[in-house]
Amino acid sequence: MQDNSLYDMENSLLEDALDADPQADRILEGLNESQHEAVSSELRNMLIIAGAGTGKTRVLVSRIAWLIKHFHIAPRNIMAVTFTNKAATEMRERLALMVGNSVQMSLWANTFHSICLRLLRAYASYAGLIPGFTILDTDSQVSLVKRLMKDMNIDTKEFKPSDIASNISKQKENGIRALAFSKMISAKSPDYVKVTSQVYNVYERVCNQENSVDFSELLLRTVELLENNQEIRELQHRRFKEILVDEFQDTNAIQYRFLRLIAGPDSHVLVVGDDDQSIYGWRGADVSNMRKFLKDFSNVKEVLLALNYRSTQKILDVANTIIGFNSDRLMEKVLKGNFGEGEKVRILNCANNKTESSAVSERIASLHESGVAYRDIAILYRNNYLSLDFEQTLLRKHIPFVIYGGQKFFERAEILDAIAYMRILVNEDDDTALLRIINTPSRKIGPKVVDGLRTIANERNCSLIKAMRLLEAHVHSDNVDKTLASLYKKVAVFCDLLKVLKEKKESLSLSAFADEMLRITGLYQFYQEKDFKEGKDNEEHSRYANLGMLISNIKEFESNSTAPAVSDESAPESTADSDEKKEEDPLLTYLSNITLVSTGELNEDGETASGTDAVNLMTMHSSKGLEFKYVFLVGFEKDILPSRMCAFSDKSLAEERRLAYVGVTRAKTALYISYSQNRSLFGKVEATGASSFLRELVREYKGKHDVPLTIESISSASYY
DNA sequence: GCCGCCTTGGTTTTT
DNA sequence: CCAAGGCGGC
Repeated sequence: MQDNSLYDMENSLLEDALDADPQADRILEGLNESQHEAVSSELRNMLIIAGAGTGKTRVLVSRIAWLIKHFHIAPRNIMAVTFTNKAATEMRERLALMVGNSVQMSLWANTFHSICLRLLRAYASYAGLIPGFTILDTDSQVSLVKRLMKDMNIDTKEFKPSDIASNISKQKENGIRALAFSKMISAKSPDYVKVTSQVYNVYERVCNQENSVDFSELLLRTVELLENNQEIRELQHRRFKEILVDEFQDTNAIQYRFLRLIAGPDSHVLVVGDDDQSIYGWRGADVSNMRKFLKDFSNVKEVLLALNYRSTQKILDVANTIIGFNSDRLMEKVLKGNFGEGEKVRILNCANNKTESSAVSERIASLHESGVAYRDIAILYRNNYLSLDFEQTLLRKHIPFVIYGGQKFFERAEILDAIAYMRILVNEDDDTALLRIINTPSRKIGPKVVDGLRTIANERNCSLIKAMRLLEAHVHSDNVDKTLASLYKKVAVFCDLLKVLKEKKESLSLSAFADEMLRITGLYQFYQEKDFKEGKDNEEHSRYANLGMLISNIKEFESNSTAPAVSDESAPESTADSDEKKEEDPLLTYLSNITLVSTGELNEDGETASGTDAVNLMTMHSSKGLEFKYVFLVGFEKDILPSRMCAFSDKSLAEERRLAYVGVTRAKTALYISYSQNRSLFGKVEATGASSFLRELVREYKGKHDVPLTIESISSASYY
């Protein structure tokens, strides 16, 4: 603060000259001292360490508003990066409230992945991609890996394709290409590493051939594009002057590398994060990026937000104690509350999982009787399967509830089938999509026919669609080969179908085309019959109904994108500097959108469900960023909370503890922590008991005054 | 090529 | 206990 008075002076002169927006100062109203310091700081690199519930998003949004209103930074010179779409949407919404709707047109507030996608679409050919490349979702990635492994005669039982696929992704997330990875392999490497390397080599080549990129490829490609192309890199440096990153503790190696590359010598980067809430280490998130940031970026100002606006002090005391057992924290934060002492945290020691779910439901019922809305209550657990007992008990007591998580709409088989048809229309080389639906619904194109086709494609080094075309041409020539003719006869139905689909795509609107597509491919009928056979035809989420919801979703997308300025159109400096893509194919835009913006559950209108008054059930992972007045942390048990799987290393134990901390800090008014002495799991009853985190917590308060918690025992006789 | 039985395995989740 | 995928029989 002191040593930057010069900057301050410069800035205030600038401000005077430009007639500072009188509204600018209102942005700072109601901020506490450290929030104020962060928001109104001079232009520079910043690391904001924001404890749970300390107004992180508010600071981020206010800072952006301050950049625009006070420093007169053009929205197009700002990039705000989030980890999830949910966070990106929230940020845009809150920003719109503060600085108006028009800003988000030119301001990039998006996930790492969609930002990289935009850059790759704008500079596709520079990145070695053909415009119109498709994105492989996880499902497609695994099926591609599986196909390659079978081709390579690798036992897919010994080495699970999903493991190999995620190993490949892990390498990409560390910026390691197939060639580099193979050089790291030695004879001593474990078999699965060797297999990963072998498959990675082929996988990389085939992805290029099929003109498709998986999720981690989006990042890696962009990083390579920026590294190898000075002109494009400097173009971005000129554009992105102020870069802000949310949930920085969740960034992985390749995302960090991207940040370093996208920030120019006179750009500023502001990152917000909480090392104590880093719970995604198992999928590559690297908390040490926070430390690296201080080292790699110049003159970083650190701001600590520790004043909590969410919970009572007793809840915060428990949270502070739990996280206090972690060593190696970036900074020891002690959360300080704003809302008084509150009730003691109640620990429920239950005889078994049935008494636990009964006790919790009972308390929810009495809370509701005393006037608490169901939507203000949450049940949080470590593992998804723990929700089962609570679902049953709540159902029996007629307490409404919603479960978050579970199968995602865009991961359902019927939706993926529909998407695969769309993908091959956008990208003919996408064999992975083609192989998914060439015989779905059944067209009597079995493995033998497919193999025949693949042989031709391999010989000619071309896609399967191309191979079919060659076959067709051959059949119409002289000297027709008999086996080829019979092969063509088998696939002709599909060839013709593709032709019809192509015509329809050109002549119809996107949603009309999609509806027509589902009809003529037979997917509607196929899934309607399947639903009927399995007696699911009247279910709310029957597969047939889901296909209908897909159409609603496309219609919604259509009506959003007919608005004048489509957000995706604005590639950086695209009009001046990029020769790619004039008008984007709406189908391609839609596909990119749903693969990257995979919405959770959709209701009949194709929008995410909310608004009903119901108790919230979810994992502690998915509760991050949320808050509830009443929180029940259930199954707080040995072998569940420090998960049995990762209790081996200190590192993962610390992460499990952070997960407990995240759970505790969701509660505003009251917190209950429950555990069972016995739990029936996968059919058999096991003796469990309190989590070690609970033991160390209770031990800490032994013999002390002002203990913020109480323990109640609930015997099996209490409920039945 | 399809249906059904049987084996097998079952943290966390986003893009 | 339950869901999904593989394989064998028709």
